[in-house]
Amino acid sequence: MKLMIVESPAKAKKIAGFLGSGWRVEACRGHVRDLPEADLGIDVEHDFRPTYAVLPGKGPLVSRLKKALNDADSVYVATDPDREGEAIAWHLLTVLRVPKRMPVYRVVFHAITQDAVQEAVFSPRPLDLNLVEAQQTRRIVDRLVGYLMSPLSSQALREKVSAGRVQSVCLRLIVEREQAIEIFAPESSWGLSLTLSADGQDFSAKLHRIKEAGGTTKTRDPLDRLLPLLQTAQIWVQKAARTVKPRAPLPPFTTASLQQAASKGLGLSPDTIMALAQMLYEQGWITYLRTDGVSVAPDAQAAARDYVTQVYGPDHLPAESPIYTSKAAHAQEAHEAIRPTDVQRLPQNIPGDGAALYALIWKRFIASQMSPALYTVTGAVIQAGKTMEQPYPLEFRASGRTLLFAGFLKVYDEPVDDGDEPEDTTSLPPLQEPQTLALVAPQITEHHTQAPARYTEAALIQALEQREIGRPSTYASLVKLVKDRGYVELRHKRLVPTLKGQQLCAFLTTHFGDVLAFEYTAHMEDQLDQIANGTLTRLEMLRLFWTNFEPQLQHATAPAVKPAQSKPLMLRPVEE
DNA sequence: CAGTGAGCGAGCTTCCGCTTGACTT
Repeated sequence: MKLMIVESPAKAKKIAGFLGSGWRVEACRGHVRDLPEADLGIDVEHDFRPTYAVLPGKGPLVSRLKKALNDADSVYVATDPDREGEAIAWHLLTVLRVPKRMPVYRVVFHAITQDAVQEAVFSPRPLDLNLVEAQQTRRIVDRLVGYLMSPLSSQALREKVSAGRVQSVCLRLIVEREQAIEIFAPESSWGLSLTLSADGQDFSAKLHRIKEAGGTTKTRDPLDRLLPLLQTAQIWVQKAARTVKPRAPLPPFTTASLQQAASKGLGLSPDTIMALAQMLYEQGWITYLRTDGVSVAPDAQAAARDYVTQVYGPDHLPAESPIYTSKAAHAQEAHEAIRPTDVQRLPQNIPGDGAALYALIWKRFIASQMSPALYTVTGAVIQAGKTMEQPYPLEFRASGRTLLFAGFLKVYDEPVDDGDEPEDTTSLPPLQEPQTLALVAPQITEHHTQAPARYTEAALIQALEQREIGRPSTYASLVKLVKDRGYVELRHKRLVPTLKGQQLCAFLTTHFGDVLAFEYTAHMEDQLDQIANGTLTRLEMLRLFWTNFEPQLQHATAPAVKPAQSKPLMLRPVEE
């Protein structure tokens, strides 16, 4: 009997079906071994040596795997094809104490299909120990940062708080957005728009330029003086243009983009979205739900093309399937995008709470394989003057956009919420140079600059993903953590920092500026990549990290803080 | 002799990332 170990039980079940008799497929359910929770678990004095222990509650699972191993004559470790997956494989093999005589194969699948599984089994590779080193380094840095900064912060704030590479930067995003809102001073300006008429159809044109300057003014005076002039002026089309602009569909969902769309479209919280998606995944209806990848398996693309051809016709298909790739520099892309496993399973055939979420996933996937939408974009430059030979130094512009060909929009358009800008979908009458226009009415309009908006939970997740902070498996729990610990709270579905959160953030940015920098994770990932490809060692990176971090730790270890000082910015160590 | 300070040890927390149930409100 051959034993295969994968991470997820739902995957194990499916793969068991592909492999048939002679195989046993077991799931390890993520990590089985980690640093101990109770203490640091890292010997800083001795090359940062980590101590690992089987995770609490995972003992029975490990015993079960050991038993399965006893009955097996070879073992295939098929954990996910990324850094964490490689480490899980290494920990598994260490914990299970595989007998010397037994052949061990590391295999990876990028899709869960009969072919992909068969192929993987026939092309095993050895364990990538550099990748394991990179993961261990990541783990050790996170532990040192978290377990050393947290008590210091608690001391400074005289309250139990926590800090870490990811959660503290997440908090900083929210705190700094709030500060930007607080210091925001709205500026008002005045603009002028004209309602004009051509061939009996009204449209609107905006003042775009006055002489060499822009089209808006600080006060309304100068515009008021223009009005009588315009009432008697000639107004004509100086230039008219019409072009066709395509709009491509978005790639299928990742965890973060699913959060954003389901939050806007269905009003669900990150927790609920993940719970529903987990259910859909376990039922075998969607692909894996925790992913930063946007790629699509070729057979899924083919199935989508068949469906689109049948239902919408071949004109709704691009000549070739689009190839989506992640923009993130350090995307792991161990899993493909979130999509339906079978496009023929229509949303209306899904029962229960997950139906709406499935519909969203299904539509976005189908749309992602369809033709771009086409818009007719019209634009005109309009001038006014006493006569056409004597134009005023004013330039008006009008623009319009109408849908020419729906393409993917027949299936799906991005959900919007109240915070979003409304789309410009006005249409212009057909205009020709130098057609004269009738003035229906001029309007003076007042504009105010808008303060930045507070993050919604989904927008925060999107911001974290953009900065490559945190991972798809942690986004939802991260947002929950900063709420549960009382660093931020939800007000009208927007995240607002509490006083505690602001004080904590101020302390951390003062003393641990490096770790709190938004780019910190990206820098760390660069170095981890070097470890993974063998150009840097774990010890080298940890020493680099420590020579930088340890002095900050010393410096932040403030002597007793005077109780009278309440502002966090006052919590400074005494200068030497 | 009473009060203070240094030094030491015990107890309690804390991180990120991978994966799901088995528990209580």
